[in-house]
Amino acid sequence: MTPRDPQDHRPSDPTLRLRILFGPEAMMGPGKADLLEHIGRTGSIAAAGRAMGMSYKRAWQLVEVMNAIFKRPLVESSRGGASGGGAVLTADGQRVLDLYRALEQRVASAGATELAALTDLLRDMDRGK
Amino acid sequence: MTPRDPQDHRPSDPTLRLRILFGPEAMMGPGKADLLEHIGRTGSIAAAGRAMGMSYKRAWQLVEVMNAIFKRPLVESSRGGASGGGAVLTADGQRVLDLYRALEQRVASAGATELAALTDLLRDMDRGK
DNA sequence: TACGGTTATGTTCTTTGGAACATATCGAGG
DNA sequence: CCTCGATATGTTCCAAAGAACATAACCGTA
Repeated sequence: MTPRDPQDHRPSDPTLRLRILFGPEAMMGPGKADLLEHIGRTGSIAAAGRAMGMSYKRAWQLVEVMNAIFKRPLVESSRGGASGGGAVLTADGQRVLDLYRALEQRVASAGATELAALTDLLRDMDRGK
Repeated sequence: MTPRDPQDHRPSDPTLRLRILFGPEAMMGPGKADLLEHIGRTGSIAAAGRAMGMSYKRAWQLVEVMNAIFKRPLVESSRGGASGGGAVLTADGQRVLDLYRALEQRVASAGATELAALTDLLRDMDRGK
């Protein structure tokens, strides 16, 4: 089995990315989900942003939006202290993340046959670029 | 019949939009799918573009990309003639569209429970804006 | 009480996707 | 043979998104 770099994907592994549109301004996609996950892991918005190659400001803005569109905040943050501060997922935050991941799973398996059929129609483009 | 703009929708009906990533350059989402559908209906790239509020150039570029990433072209076009020319879906084009729509259906029903659960956590934002 | 790492927020610069505009070409029909 | 509506393609302009940069405030701890 060839060692797989999760970064590059060949035409043989098409992936489905999904975005949920709650309203004209409220939406949630892979970016916010990944951000939630990183915040949960690192305990910090700044660290999450760094891990994702995203500016702190942008990460913070996304958090702000998420906290705004849900009933209760998904991320709770604190300033100062020994570590300078930090951020954690709330119960709702963890639940939203879990639901999103579950959705991804469901969707991936539910759409497998159509996805395969589409891939069959695809041109093999292996040429280096 | 009011033309349904996939952009606007009530907060009560969250919609899933999905994008298939075949590779770093090759992808297919709602835009290309809708374009295929409009071309199939109108028999013209220009008309499809108009119907979608999109410039002809952009519509044509999308068609070019689709024709490039699939083995066989999805849209066949002809120039000149009484009507000035036109475009039609090929068998593959129709099939890709059908598969994409089927995928949307599958995904929507497969993800219904998670989607509902997420919506429950959402803030009701009916304040006019 | 000064330090350090983080949250919080404003301002400016850059990139980029698409719009807008501009031609050129095609070909059946009047 | 000229017109008309569509394809095909280049060029320029613009607005929106994000990056980059800049501060300020916070608060345990050394």
